Amino acid sequence: MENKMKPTESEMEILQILWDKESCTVRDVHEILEKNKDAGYTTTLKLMQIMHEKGLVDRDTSSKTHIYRPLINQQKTQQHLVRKMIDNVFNGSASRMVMQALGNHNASKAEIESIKKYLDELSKK
Amino acid sequence: MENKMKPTESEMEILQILWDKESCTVRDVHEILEKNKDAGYTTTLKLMQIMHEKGLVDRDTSSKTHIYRPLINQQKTQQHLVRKMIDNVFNGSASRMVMQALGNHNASKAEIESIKKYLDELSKK
DNA sequence: ATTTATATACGAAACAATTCGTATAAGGGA
DNA sequence: TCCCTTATACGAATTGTTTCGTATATAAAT
Repeated sequence: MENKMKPTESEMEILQILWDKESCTVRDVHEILEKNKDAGYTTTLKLMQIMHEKGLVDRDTSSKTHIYRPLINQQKTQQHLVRKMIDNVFNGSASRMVMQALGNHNASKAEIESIKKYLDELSKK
Repeated sequence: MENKMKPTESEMEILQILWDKESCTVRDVHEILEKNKDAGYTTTLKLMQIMHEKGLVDRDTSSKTHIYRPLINQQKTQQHLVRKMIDNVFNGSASRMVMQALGNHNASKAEIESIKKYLDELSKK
C-alpha cells in the first residue's frame, strides 16, 4: 500500500540520503542536499514533515531533534518507478529503455560487463 | 534547447501517439488515449494546446481541424528522461537501473536476449 | 538567569499540472 | 437556409509540489 506511492523528485532526493544513511536528522539531510541544491533549511524540514504525513518516513520525536528513517523499501520503490517509466516513456518495452540507458555512454565499460554477467545469470534460470 | 524540456506524464502519453503516427488531429489522439484513460475531449485538446505553447508540438491550423506533429525528438527525449531517472532514483548508476528494470521479470526472454546481443555489440567497440 | 543558537510547527505564497464547462465558430446535410 | 455536429478557445477550479517567512519552544553557553 505505502509502496504504490510515487515519491516526488524532491522526496526521492531525500530518500536517497535516508536509504544510504539509515537514520538522519533534518540537518544531516539538509547539509547533504545543499551541496547540489539551493534551498533553505525550512524547505527541507517541510518536505520531510510532509513525507512523514504521507507515510514515506518514520520519525523519532522523543528528543528535541527528530530522527528520521525511511519507511518505504528502496528496491520496491525503484522497481515501481522504473516500471512507470518503461510504460510512460518507452511504450512498455524494457529492452528499449535499457538500450537507451546504456547507449550514449551513460555506462562505463565496467558497468556494461557487470550487466552482461547479470544477464547470463538471468537467462540460466 | 527544446529538448531540455521535461514533458509531463500526460504530455508523454500524447507524444507517444504522435511519434507513432507522425501526425494527428486532437480527436485521433483522444480516441487512442480514451482506451486507457478516462478524461474528456477538451482535456486532451487543452493539453495539446499547452504543448504547442511550450514548443513540444507543431500544428497546422489551415483547416478547421488542426493537425499536430511532434517537434521534439523521441530518442533525445527518452535519453533525457532516462538520465534524469538514473540520477534521481538510482544515484547515478545506470547498471543498477538496468538490473532493476530487468530483474522482476519485467522483461521477456526474447527481450533479454536482444539486450545481450546489444551489449556484445557495445563492448566490441 | 538571560541570551543565543537551533529545532519544529505552521501558514501561505508561487507555480505547475490536470480537468472540465461554456462560449463560439465552421462545415455538412436535410 | 437552418440546424446539428464537431472544432477550437478560453477561463477557471482543483490538486499537488516547492518554497520560505515567522512564531514558538528547547537546550546550551555565557
